[in-house]
Amino acid sequence: MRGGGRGERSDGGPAAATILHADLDAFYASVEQRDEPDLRGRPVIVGGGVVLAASYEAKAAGVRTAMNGRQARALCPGAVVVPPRMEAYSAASKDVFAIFRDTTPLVEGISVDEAFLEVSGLARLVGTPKDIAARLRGRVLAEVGLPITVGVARTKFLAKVASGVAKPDGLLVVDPDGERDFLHPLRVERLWGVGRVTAGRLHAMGVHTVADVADLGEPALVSLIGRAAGRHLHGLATFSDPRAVTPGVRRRSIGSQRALGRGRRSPEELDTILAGIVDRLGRRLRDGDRACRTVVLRLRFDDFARVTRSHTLRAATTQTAPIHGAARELLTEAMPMILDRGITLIGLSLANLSGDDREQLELPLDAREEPRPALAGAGTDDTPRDPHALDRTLDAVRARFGAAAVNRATQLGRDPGVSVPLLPEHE
DNA sequence: TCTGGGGTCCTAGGACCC
DNA sequence: TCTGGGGTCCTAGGACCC
Repeated sequence: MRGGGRGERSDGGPAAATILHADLDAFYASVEQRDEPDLRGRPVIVGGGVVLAASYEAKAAGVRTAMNGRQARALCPGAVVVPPRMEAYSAASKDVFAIFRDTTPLVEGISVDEAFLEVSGLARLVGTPKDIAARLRGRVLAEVGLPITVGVARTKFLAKVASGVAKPDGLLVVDPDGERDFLHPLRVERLWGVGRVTAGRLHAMGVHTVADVADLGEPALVSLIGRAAGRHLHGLATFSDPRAVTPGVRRRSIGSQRALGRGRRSPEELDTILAGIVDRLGRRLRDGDRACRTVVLRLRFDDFARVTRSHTLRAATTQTAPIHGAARELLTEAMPMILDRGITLIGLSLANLSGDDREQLELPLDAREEPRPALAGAGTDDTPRDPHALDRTLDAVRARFGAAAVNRATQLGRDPGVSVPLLPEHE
């Protein structure tokens, strides 16, 4: 374990850091090394045509995620290339998240291999945040067999940066007193939300470190990269990150796509591929007990330019047929463009999912996953109100009538019992 | 570096309503 | 009729993240 780092204070400090960012190291590749002892200590690449994950041994040779497979093998000829085993990864993810939730109920998953844990309430009971983080790392290694890095800090952003700095297989605590010394010398690329384009713009202004961002000031940042991003970035650089750890965030969209390579595709072929994608998405939609209203067709052309075309249905649906209908119509409209420019990717997203409002995200997991009746009893004079019924009711209303109806309904009166029983049966 | 698959959030303009 | 302000919704595109 690498404790240490400039931000740390061994005595835990007076105002203890409270948020953990836990991040599994080279997740897919680590699962492969765990399950196949011959792979341990050797460079491992998961994925064939493109690198989905690389072990740290492969990363040392310059292999990166999303790199094309041929190039990766050229950089690291000794690497073992294995096909992905998604079921194994999602099982491992489940095991790790169970340990997260056993540590604290306040777990916010970011992806299969990453989560925030709010542990401020635990300090007096179980020890310092550093103790909690160390125990978490120990449990994940002992019980699931995977290395995990944990960053600990007062805010989400600082915790995330801390884990990034501590990787791999590390633990780094940023004490509140040490935030400036820790953060300000780092390069702007470390800031969440700074990618290639934004980094380029910042560099052009002579902004290279986080300290430079803080010095530049919010108005200049806003004019450079836009209002939201500018404010956000300036906030991060000046240690203000009020975002709370929010358990149980629901997906706002689901999507599926297929890369097609360079060959020409006939309209009939595209139609078949699209039908397959629609079918898969429809299944996922129903498995997740969600309904969608907006269908988004994504296309990528021979020159890698991308466009999207979308259509919003009159009512939310869980059925494949209306989704397929909308998708085909979008594809037909785009066909001249496709024939003209050549297509290399086709994808579909389903957005405007029912029940994606943030307010209801704090529901406990079991309440969210309960099958929703079409009309949730929201309580009347003689039946007690189920605390979660309102959310389910609003889901049903939203699915049937759209978000606007919910807005109107909640404006009309806070008592859902008045309007809800008048709704027709959900189709 | 010639490029996979799954997501999130923001911006901006137009339509439409009051 | 020649003209305001505010709000929501839809569409398209872009940047970013893992």
